[in-house]
Order: sequence, then C-alpha cells, then structure tokens
Amino acid sequence: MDLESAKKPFYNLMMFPYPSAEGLHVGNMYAFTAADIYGRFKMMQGFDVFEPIGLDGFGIHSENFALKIGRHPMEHAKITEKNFYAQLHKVGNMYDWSKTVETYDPDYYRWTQWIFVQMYKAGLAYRATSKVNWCPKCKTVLADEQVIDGKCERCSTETIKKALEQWFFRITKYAQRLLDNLEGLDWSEKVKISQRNWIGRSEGVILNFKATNPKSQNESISVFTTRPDTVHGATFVAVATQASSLKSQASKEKIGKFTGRYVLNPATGNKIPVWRVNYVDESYGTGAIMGVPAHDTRDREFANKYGIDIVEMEPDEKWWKRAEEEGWGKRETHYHLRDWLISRQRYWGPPIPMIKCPKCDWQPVAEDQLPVLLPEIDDYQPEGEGKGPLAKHKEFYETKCPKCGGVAVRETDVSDTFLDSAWYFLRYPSVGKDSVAWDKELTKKWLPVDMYTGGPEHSNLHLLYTRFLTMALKDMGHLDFEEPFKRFFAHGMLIKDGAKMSKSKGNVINPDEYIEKYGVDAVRMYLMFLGPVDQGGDFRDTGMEGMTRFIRRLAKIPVGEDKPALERGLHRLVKKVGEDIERRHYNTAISAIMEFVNSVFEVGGLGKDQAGVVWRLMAPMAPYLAEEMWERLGGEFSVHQQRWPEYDPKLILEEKATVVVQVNSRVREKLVVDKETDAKTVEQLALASDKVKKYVEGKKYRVVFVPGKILNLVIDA
RNA sequence: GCCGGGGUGGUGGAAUGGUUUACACGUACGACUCAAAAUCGUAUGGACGCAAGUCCAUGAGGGUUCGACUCCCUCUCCCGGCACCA
Repeated sequence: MDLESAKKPFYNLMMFPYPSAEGLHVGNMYAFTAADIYGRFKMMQGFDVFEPIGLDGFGIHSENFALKIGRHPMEHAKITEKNFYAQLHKVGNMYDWSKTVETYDPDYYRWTQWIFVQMYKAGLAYRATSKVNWCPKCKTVLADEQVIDGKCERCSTETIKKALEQWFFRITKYAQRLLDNLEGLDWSEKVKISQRNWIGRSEGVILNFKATNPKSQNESISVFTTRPDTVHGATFVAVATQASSLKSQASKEKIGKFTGRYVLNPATGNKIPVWRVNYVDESYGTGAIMGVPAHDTRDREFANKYGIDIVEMEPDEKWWKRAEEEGWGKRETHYHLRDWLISRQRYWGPPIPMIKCPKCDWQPVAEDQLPVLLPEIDDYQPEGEGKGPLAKHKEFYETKCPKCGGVAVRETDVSDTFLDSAWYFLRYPSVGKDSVAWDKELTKKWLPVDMYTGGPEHSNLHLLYTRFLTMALKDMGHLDFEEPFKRFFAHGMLIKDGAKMSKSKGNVINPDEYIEKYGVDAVRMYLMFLGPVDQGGDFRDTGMEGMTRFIRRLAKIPVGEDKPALERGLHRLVKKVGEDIERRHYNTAISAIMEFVNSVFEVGGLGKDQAGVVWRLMAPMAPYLAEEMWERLGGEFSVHQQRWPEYDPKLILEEKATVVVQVNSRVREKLVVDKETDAKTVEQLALASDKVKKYVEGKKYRVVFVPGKILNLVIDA
C-alpha cells in the first residue's frame, strides 16, 4: 500500500518484540495474531491499513543474553534479526515489510539521539546524582526491573544502592497532564488505573514542626502529610536514615534511633522527640513524617517497639484549615512518579550524544554529526566502577567541544532501552526518509495510532514514556498531537496445560513446530478459540487437534445450489462475526462459524454465493485457507481485497419464537408461537398443556408476560 | 496492606435480568474395517428413578425481583500489579 496516497488510513500497531535467541515465542504469535485479525477486518471494511513490525533489539535484555552465550551483541543482533523475520513471515500477518524498524540500526538510533538532543535543548534532560541498583558480583548497574526482592535477577546477590551522576528526563513536569489526559483515552479502565497509581498524585500539607528553642529555627523540621487532620495525635517526628546506613527494602522490621532532639507539635504545642527511622523514604516528600501511632499502623508498631507515647484521638477536619490559617502548614501536591533515569553504564545501546568540555560544560552533539556510532569493540562486558565499556576507549570519547572547539570528552553511557521504544511508532511510516526523524505530511496523515495492541505489563513504563515523549515533542513543535495511541488493547497471557510457560519447566511452545505440523491457519484459529484475547488462554495439544479437524471439515463442504434454509442463519452469522471481531471476542466468532458449519452439513452443503460469504468472514482469521477456498469458487483475487459481507437486518428476525412457560418461575413447558402472540393467547395455549395444567388447576395466579420470551404463572402463597 | 481481574460440567469456555452449561476438548458406546488410524453417528452437570419425571447445582451466605451466573451487601479462595506512598 502506498502510504502517501492512502484515502482512509488506519494505523494498526502491535508492540514490537525484543528478539530473544530462542526465537519467536508463541505468546508473541498469540498477541500478533489478535492484532492482525483486527487489521485485516478493518481492511475489508475499506480502510487503508498500515501494519508494521520491527525489532526492539537494543538494550539490556539482548545484551545480557549475548553475554551469557559469549557472543558479541552486534553479531547476535544480526542472527536474531534473521531468525525473527523468518519466523514473523510465517505467522500469516499482513505486515508491511518495506517499513521495518530495528532499534540498533544506526539509521534508527540516529534519531533516538536526535530526540535526546531535543529534550536537552528544551530543558527536559538534566544531570543529577542518583542512587542506582548495583550488583557487587556482576559489577553492573541493574534496572529496577532486574532487582527482585532486593536481589540481582541473574545471580541472586543482594544489590546495593550506589550514587552516580546520571542523565534524567523530566517526566515529573508532565505528571498532571499525563494524569488529566487519561480521561479522554479509549483504553481499558484497568490500564488507566494502573497509570494513575503509578503517577501517584497525593494532596497534602507541608507542616512545620518548630524547634523547642525559638532561636535555633534551623532545627525545625518540615513534614509532608496527607492527613493533617491527625496532627494532634503526632507524638514523634521521623526522619529518613542516612543513605550510608543499611536500608534494605526487603526488611519489614521498623528500626530507629533517637536523635536527642525535640520539636513542638504545632497543633498541641507538645514537645515531641525526633527519631531517625528506616521506614521513611528520603526522596519522597520532605524526607520526614509526623508519627501518629493512634492512626497509622506503621507508626503504632514503631511507637510500641520504642516506648513512644501514644495519644488516642479522632481525626479532625479543622486542622486542615488551621494549618493554613495559622501559617504553620502549606498545601502541596506530590507525585510518586520519579524522573526518568536515562543513563545506562552499558555497551548495547545508543551512546548519549553529549560532550563535556572543561570550559563550556555539557554540550549536545551537533545534529548534523549524528549518529554518534556505537563502535564495535571486543571488551563490551560491563565492569562496573560506575562507567560503561565505552569509557575504556579513547578513540571513542576523545573529541572536540562543539562550542569552543577545545579538547573535550564524549559521554560514554548509553541510553535506556525504553527510550528506543518510546518513539518507534513515529518512525514506521517515515522509514526511508533519511533527512528527518519523521516526515511531516506522513505523520499528519497516519498518526496518532488508531489501534495499539500489546501486553498489559507495559502499562506503566512503556506507555507512560511514550505519552510523555509525545507531549514533550508536541510542546517543542515537532508534532501536532499529544497522545500517541487513541486506543490501546491489552491482550492476556497464554499458558500451557494450566501452567505458565517457562524454559525451566520446558513447556515453552515453539510456534514453528505447530505451524509446520498443523498449518498456520489452524494455529491462528486455535489460539483465538481459547478464550477472549484480553483474558489469555490455555494451550492444549488436544484442542489443537480439534481445530485441525474443523478446518479439514470446512474444506470438505459440498458447494452447489444456494440453500434457502441456511439464509437466515448466514445473515445472523455475518452480524455475529462482525460484532465479535470488533470487540475482539474471536473465540465466539469462531464458535458461531462452527455452529453454522454444523448446520451446513445437516442440509448437505452450501450455495456458491453463501460459501463466498463464509470465506470472507473467515479471511481475517484463516487468511490462507480463505484465499484458497475463495479461489476454488472462482472469486477474483484476492479474498482479502473483498468487502466485508453485509447482512439484512430484516432477514435476521425470526417470525416464530419459543415462549418458555413457567409456573412459579420453574420451567414447565415450551411453546413455539408467532413472535407477536399476546399474553392471553399464550396463556390459553399453556393451559391446554398437561404439564402446565397440573400445577395451576383450580388455583389463583397472576401472569407475568414478556412477548416472545416468557410466560410466568405466579401462584402467590 | 492497597488496587485490579476472576471462581459456571472431567477440561477450555458460552450466556450481562428470562430455557444455565453454546462451541470445542476429553470420555463412553456404536457404524465403517481382517485390524488399527482417520471419518461418521449417539450419549455425556449431579442425585433418585425401568420410565415419565422430580429435585439440586454458576466459590459460600444473605438481599432486591414474578425471575439472578448477571444487580446490591457480607465472606472466602485463586491470579495479576503496586507497596514502608507519609
């Protein structure tokens, strides 16, 4: 399809996979099939559907794997790319293979770096010292997701926090907008709630606890609280422990030490002690809290342990007001969202395009000098000491200052993988345009994305980063929309025989084997038949056999004269399948087709036109079979270019209806009558039946009647 | 702890106020076959019963309603996410 001339653009995007060496996971195929069916359906409805695919092959996941098997990440990327694309060609999706994106391709990361420069120029990228997760054994920085219960994901060593100077993106500046915009998005409530929690807005008050000695005001302590209405119960103030002292987030035990100081409770004027405790996070709020044992369970636990006073009280709204009026409190809104840490002391990522000059400080690399190529080096293993492998390569980092031309050094850290994937959807339509990150006209035409399909596990990080970046780029004038995905559909998880698939259990399905054995259409159909895609499904080999049987049966349908007896059923099927695909309930669309096919065999076959309708209904789900059957009917190529069939609403209506006759809400009889038959007539018919008569004879009853559905004779006790 | 999602036959699931268990898997029996596979047919929630039939059943308990898998309340278990969130 020609993207420039398309009339009714529909951008059908699925989250691109990161290519593991094991190859395409059946879970990928599950998600991609679900997305592809929707895209093919939209195409048959007359949309120009753009459905691209690519690889998220830069970053720590791929790098770790390469390290593990001792292969150079660059070489590894080439191998996995070949395998992945070969596999992706086999899953029956209508990808636009002329527009692929690989995040490790210099033609791509050139623009990832360009975005970094734009962020820097806009004041949204800054440097700060931050504590990162550090594994002493692997000597490397770990991402938060790689730390599980305080331990390194790879070697189970207890991780520590290490202070390093890093690059950050100022996502917190957009916290409120990220929150507000959620309202207007056609996303599942689940994902929206997850984002709201992640952003974690809380409204509270900064309260000032004055020092006991009025002269030493610098010994006052400010705390942040969302519950100033409990301030009169505060019997201590707790401040965070020093970073140096042990603070493992795994430990549930409350530990503290009295500082020897006292402050005054602003509400009561009481003198209360100041403690250092391990359960206060120094990076949130003011790094100090008021301890209210009567109201907060953690504070109570702590007070009990150290014998601190507990003043029982009830929350009192008046303190909100008095705090402000009397000047010892100030309303503030806080967010739990943290700025996005971009730096990675690793090899396999885009070098951050910044240069440090002794005279001019940090300068961005000139845009016409991008990309800063990632050099092919042999010592790519992370070694620690807070620096990435590139820091060992003079030929890489020695450069000149873009501003003064003096001797300067490049940044040797690379950027986070999440940055690679935070803008790829902008690139797809513009692949091949070498002079811009994205073409203005194409972007106007194709974006934002109409339908985005992917895993719910990306609700917080990936989806928040893309939204943030899109907003920032809009504010800089590079885009004219601020929400990247109009609709987001989260698929569920595919399991095998009731258990999560994992390498250690050895129950991971390789889609290639199944495609080889059963054919891609049968695998697609089976995956979609398991249940609603948003709920996930349980893959069982016996079920796979069943679907194969169905497909064989389909191919055997005798086609001849139209069967009038099937006409109504066919129109109903068109309605049902269309509606089910629209809401991504492919499982019930398939059952409906199965039911129809069962009825086809009852009447001994299908008319040619009728068959044509069925094959078109099946085209999105079973693209090859539908094509073949369509061709056999003599239909013009291709079935996928045909219009989605229409149904006649009048033909769907039955003139007969089954009315269920109940006595005291228990089913006693079923009557087939004209749809419009009135209550009296149905009642007469019902009473003529012995099954009803024996329950109501000689008794008084009242009648509940729903035309065409229910006649309930209620004998009141 | 908080926030989501869920609990329906032997299994995956269907049904969003009106015949619970669609569709499929599995199982049993039968047909075809020398035999097996494949295919086709029949049956298949539970209890009692020769049968007609009756009663019970959508995690547990209660409520609303002529009628509840569906709506409301309480509880419970499973799955997922977040978490010393001040």
